[in-house]
Amino acid sequence: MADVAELAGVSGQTVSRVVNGNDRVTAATRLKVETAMKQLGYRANIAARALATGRFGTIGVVTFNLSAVLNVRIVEAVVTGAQARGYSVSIAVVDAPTEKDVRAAVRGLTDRAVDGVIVIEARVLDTPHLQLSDEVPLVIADSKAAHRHPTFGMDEAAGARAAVDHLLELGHATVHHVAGPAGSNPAQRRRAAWQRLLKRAGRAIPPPVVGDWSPRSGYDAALRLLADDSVTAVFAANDQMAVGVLRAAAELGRRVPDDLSVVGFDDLDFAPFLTPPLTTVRQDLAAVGRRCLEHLIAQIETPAGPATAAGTSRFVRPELVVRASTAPPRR
Amino acid sequence: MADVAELAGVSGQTVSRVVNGNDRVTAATRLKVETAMKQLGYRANIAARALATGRFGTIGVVTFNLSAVLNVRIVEAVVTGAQARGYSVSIAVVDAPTEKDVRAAVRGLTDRAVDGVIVIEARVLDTPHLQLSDEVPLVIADSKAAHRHPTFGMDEAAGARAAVDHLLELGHATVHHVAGPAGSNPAQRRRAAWQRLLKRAGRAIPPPVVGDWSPRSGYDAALRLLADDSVTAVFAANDQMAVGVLRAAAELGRRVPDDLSVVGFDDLDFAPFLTPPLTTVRQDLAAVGRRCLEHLIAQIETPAGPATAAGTSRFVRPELVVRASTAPPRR
DNA sequence: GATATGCATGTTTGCGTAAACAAGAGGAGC
DNA sequence: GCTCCTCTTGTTTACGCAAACATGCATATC
Repeated sequence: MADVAELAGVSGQTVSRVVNGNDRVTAATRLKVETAMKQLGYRANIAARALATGRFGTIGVVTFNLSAVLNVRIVEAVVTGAQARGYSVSIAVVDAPTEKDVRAAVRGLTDRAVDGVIVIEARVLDTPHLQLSDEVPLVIADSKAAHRHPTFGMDEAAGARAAVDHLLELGHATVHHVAGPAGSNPAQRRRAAWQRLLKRAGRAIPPPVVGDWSPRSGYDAALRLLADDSVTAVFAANDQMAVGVLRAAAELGRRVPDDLSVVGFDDLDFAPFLTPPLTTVRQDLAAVGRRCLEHLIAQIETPAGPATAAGTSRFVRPELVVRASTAPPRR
Repeated sequence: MADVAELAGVSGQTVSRVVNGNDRVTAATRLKVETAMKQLGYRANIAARALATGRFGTIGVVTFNLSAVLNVRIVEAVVTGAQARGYSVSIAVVDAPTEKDVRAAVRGLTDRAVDGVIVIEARVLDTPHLQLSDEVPLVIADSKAAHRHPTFGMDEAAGARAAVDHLLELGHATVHHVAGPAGSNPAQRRRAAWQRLLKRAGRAIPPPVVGDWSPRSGYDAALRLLADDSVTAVFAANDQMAVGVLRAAAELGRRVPDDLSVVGFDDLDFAPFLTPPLTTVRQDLAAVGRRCLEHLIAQIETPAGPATAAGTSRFVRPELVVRASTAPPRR
């Protein structure tokens, strides 16, 4: 910076002003400084700026298991949005979704250099008022709002309701469920909504089979489920497991949708091209990511800002997409 | 830091020594400092450290399209490995894979604070000796080595060869190809290898149909391809497109594998559970990510280090997984 | 024409840390 | 018993930038 200042014949402070948007600098001096910067290939040292300002221009994202499509979509939306707003994004992946690990990851991130943190799927059950960090604004992307931090997510119950209602309206006596893992909030909420709906409709509530989101677990679950001939409708907690269910049905000679109706959740890009095309619940996860980001940046840039973003709807409603894997029961 | 030093009755420099691993500090003073740190909740300011050392403890990753499963797997491996080595990871997503955009992203990252950069799939064709940055070590994850930076990737040709050989050995007269997008190196290399193999085997080389990796594009491509009754074998450049091919075959009444053999590429988790289970080429992308990271960190930590990692194999060999979507032709 | 006002620019200072150098204490070797 | 060396600890300084304050000049106001 000193070199630039000297070459341009101004003070370092003026260079700083030119670099940091338009304070009040004459067009002439601005030009001088800019040409000097270009000539010297000057690039600001972000560490020094951070040290001087106390801000980093970076937000952190904590997630489990990047390879879960669900999480990646949110991360992508956050990264894209953050770039557009001039922030960069640091990512931390946590192995186990325990409170300890998450907190450690958040600390790792704040130890590093972030102005705010987004935690995807806090997953820490039995922690009514989780306080992950008080050093830095923190937003949670999850479908459960029982945290002390602003939370945005999907309306899982609405999604599950759409799926179950659809199957009941088709005339199925009840709906079986292949649930997601016990530690996952979305899984718990989908399962709870499914159960609540059956109860309200006065239907039998068969024990759910628990999977781990993977196609294999869906396959295994369906193998068990379909041992019972009376099963006519299965609601899988995600599309991947639904793939496994379809496979198991094919192997057992149960035709979908004639003998068995299947509904997934997520509407992954392959869902329309399965055999048969999968009826599923579409989630706009990018919207969740964007909302988290907006809220976080608002908190960062106006620290006294909107404490909880009252007024903005916090849970995005998913939408049922009916394809060819569901039909009325044949008997 | 000053507070800690005062409380512990030592100098700031001694605190610094305790914080940064074991220089040479008496066990007694170390203990004093550590208790003082704990008591005051001291946490080092990373911006100040970066300013003083010129190092950031962060590596940057540039990628297109995080939602491509392929890329995510690499990113995940990089993030996990980086964490284990004490680095954090910043991610930049580039819209268009042009040289200009990539270079801008790399600059954006280095403008920020990274000690090194990994670019996933450089994709800049017609740039024989791409020089993305000379300010910072840079490693490319791609299947084409014509860059001026160290490159690690898959042996795409070997993968394609395994797929095509498998189909030819089954007795198919030739193999049709649903290719990936023109701008993608892996797509180009898979396509080139497919073509080369058919030529070497003296088979007809049907014009490939180009998709964009999505299931939909695979579906569209297969619809066109299967208009020709003589098509008995299709090699899709990835599993997603293979899903579309399977769907198109089902709609057109072509049974797989009896009437039509299909091979994919990637071995995504749902591949074994498609109808029929998909024969495909398994790629260990995590290994690619790990190698990139190792090489990058080596360059960062020993700047004069291994200029091109001579000796380590740079391209991971994929492996054919035969399932039920391939069989000898019936006629 | 003198004073007030506003705006562009310069000067000083501090952000929190680690590197380089300096100093002191203790022990080994002769 | 003296010198020399080694090991621990302290002191000084620089990293590159922006905030706060200071200056000086030009214009407006009466």
